[in-house]
Amino acid sequence: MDNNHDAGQDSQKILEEFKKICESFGIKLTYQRLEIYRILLEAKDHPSAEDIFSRVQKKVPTISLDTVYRALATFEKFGLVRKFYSLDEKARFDPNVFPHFHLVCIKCHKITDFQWPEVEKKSLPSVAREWGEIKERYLELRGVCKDCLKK
Amino acid sequence: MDNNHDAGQDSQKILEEFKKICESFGIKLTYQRLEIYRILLEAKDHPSAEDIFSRVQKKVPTISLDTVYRALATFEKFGLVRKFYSLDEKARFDPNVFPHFHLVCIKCHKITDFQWPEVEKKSLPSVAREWGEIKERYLELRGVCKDCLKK
DNA sequence: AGATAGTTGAAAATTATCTTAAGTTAAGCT
DNA sequence: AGCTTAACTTAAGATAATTTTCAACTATCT
Repeated sequence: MDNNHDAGQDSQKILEEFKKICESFGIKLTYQRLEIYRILLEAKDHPSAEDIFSRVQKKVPTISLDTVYRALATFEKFGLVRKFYSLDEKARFDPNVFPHFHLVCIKCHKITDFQWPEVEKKSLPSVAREWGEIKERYLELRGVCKDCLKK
Repeated sequence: MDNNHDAGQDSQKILEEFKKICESFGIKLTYQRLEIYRILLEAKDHPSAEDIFSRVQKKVPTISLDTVYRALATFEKFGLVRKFYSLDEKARFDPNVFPHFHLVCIKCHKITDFQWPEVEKKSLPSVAREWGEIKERYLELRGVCKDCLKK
């Protein structure tokens, strides 16, 4: 009961938030985009387009994979999501657009967010400053996660 | 003249080195592998499989792209090269297997090696230590390189 | 030199992603 | 509330990166 109620509240909040965002950017608010965005916000595992597609399909059975790709591209264009590549050729999508880094398991490919303020803020080495204008620090710590260590 | 002579010496060295490596790992030494490896050692730009293919083709016109893919996979398996993904779904290959980081231009996608010992050696944050066993630090500084800034 | 296991090249299969074309819908206007 | 229009969605097919299959070949060991 409580869960349902909370879920309802969350959905409402998400919908409102999303509407605002779409309005402010002039993105047309469609059912499929809303559901894709909702799935993304819920996802904590940095899903691929295919992952997102199969999750959204449960809610919107007629949706096509192309729509997912297009919606994600649109979201990325407006800074609503971050697209990145890690250990394989599949793009991953991250609804967390604030600076943060990733812990990547080389066994199960699970990706977890983490912060490392010292690296985030450390002043750049001179080679980097001379190379050009740095806009972003992309850091992955790769290894074997606890779950996979147990096996 | 001098250049030719030096190139000859280099090739000789590379060949000897590569032979040793192949022997020690039990990799069969073929002409195509040798040329692929040579191109890789010469390359400073983190080429894709396709890039490597078109360079090797000049020397070995009958080589196929599949062979390049297979050779690179073999090299990677034995730790002779590093495979990684950056801004797009194309794998890049790096003959430098020692710890180092990358400067990545978001305009021209050029990738340059650099060192940042302070980050390389800094002790991991506790979240990371609790997450599992970290094996590698993968860092990219992304921005616009000097050449692209001029345009 | 001959056997054998690993390697190559060609072609086709797979996987990820994008494009095109035609019908559909959200958003603004009335 | 209905009309218009540009943007959106779907389906199908196109493209790009990578992998697999299989028959022919070759490096290495004997």
